[in-house]
Amino acid sequence: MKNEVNISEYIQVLFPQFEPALKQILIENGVLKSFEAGEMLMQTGQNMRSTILIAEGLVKLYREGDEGNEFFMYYLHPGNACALSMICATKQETSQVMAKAVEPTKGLMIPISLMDTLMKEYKTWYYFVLETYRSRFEELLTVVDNIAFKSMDERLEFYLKKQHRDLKSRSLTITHGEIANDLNSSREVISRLLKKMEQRGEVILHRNYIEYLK
Amino acid sequence: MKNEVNISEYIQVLFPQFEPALKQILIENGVLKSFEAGEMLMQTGQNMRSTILIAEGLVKLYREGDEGNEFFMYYLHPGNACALSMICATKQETSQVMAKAVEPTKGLMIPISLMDTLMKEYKTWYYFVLETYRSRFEELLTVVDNIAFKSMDERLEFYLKKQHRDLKSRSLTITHGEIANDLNSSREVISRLLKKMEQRGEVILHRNYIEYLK
DNA sequence: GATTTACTGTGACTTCAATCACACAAGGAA
DNA sequence: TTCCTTGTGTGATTGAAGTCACAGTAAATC
Repeated sequence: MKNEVNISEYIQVLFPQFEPALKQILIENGVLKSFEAGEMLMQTGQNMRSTILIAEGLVKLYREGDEGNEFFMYYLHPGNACALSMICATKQETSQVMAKAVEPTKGLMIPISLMDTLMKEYKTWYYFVLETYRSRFEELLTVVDNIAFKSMDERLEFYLKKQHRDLKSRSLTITHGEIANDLNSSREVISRLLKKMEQRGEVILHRNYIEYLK
Repeated sequence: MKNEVNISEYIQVLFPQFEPALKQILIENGVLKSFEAGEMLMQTGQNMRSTILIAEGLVKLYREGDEGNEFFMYYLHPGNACALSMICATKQETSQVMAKAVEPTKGLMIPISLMDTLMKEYKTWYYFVLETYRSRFEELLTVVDNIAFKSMDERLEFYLKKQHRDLKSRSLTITHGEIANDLNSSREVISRLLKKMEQRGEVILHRNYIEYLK
């Protein structure tokens, strides 16, 4: 029963606002699944049968382009749910988005068959779902904002700030090439812009990592 | 009581799937509000006190940039709800989005105080809300896709196709300048790209309107 | 009909970002 | 050590899109 104990602990810590009965249902029906760093939680075209609540780790969400290029959208932290897994689960449709664990991650898988009951019976659950949608929608609006209105250097600054905030570290372990990928740009462009930021004293560049100073 | 009769009719036609009791609540508590073409249903920074269901007309949703520039996201048709009005209403937060009537429009305003009950009591309502979020989220993902991965000529083609689909007409009453605004581009660029499309036989250009041939 | 306004067409130029082509440097593997 | 992979720095070139400048033209108003 080690598994159940774990689930119970996660739920106590991550969702203290849930009603006891709701917690109990999640504990009884949820399955804890581990993902290694780099492993996919969700792939383009995949059919979802569970909603995923992130219990531990960090998950990166990408939009995938036609030619296989990736575009970084946002991170999911412990306590977050994957809005798309809820949506796709509910409609049993496939998603055009990729979710990749960037750290060893544990996900609490909730069967979609429960969604109806949970929604109707537990107010805190329905608030949680709405809040999940709302925050992801806002985040996506920010993404639109950036690519629609901002130039590459502004987008890069925003990206680094976000990394710093979400990874909670000044030293960002990332290569120029990876940044270029996330922003759907090219390595040289990013290198040059980073050099300018370094000259302005905003970062210090190293091999394989960047010190963020702002 | 003319107003109530109207509301009742709209609800019968647009939301046949709703339970009778749910329809009744909406009829009793909803208020029908008219908007002229060009009028705002929702403005950046505005606090929402109602969810809006579109009963008649057509509404255009924009993201607003820092310097007041607009970026077109999607249309709302009769039977659609404004996902953001639901989200903002629920959280009583302000939105960074503009909704503008492009035709004379009627909106059924549902007080947010009802949301809790409706969500808990009526399954068809909660399905409707989820579906609203889902479809808007998908639409926003398409927007991201376009600006992240596509070039201007592809975006223009996509835009015209969307106009054609949503306005259900081959003859699009729009100027090059307005298109440029919606795509956050410039008039000259759009004119030139349209000219090329005309040379390829995909459109015929006129003053103030475009015949879409595909 | 004359004037004015709004829309369209196009050449010339600028700018930002992407791409090409290398040189070089750090660090692990042989 | 030497080799080799991977990451970084930088100049040169290209291309797409934005800007400037101005000409023409349809339609609306006087």
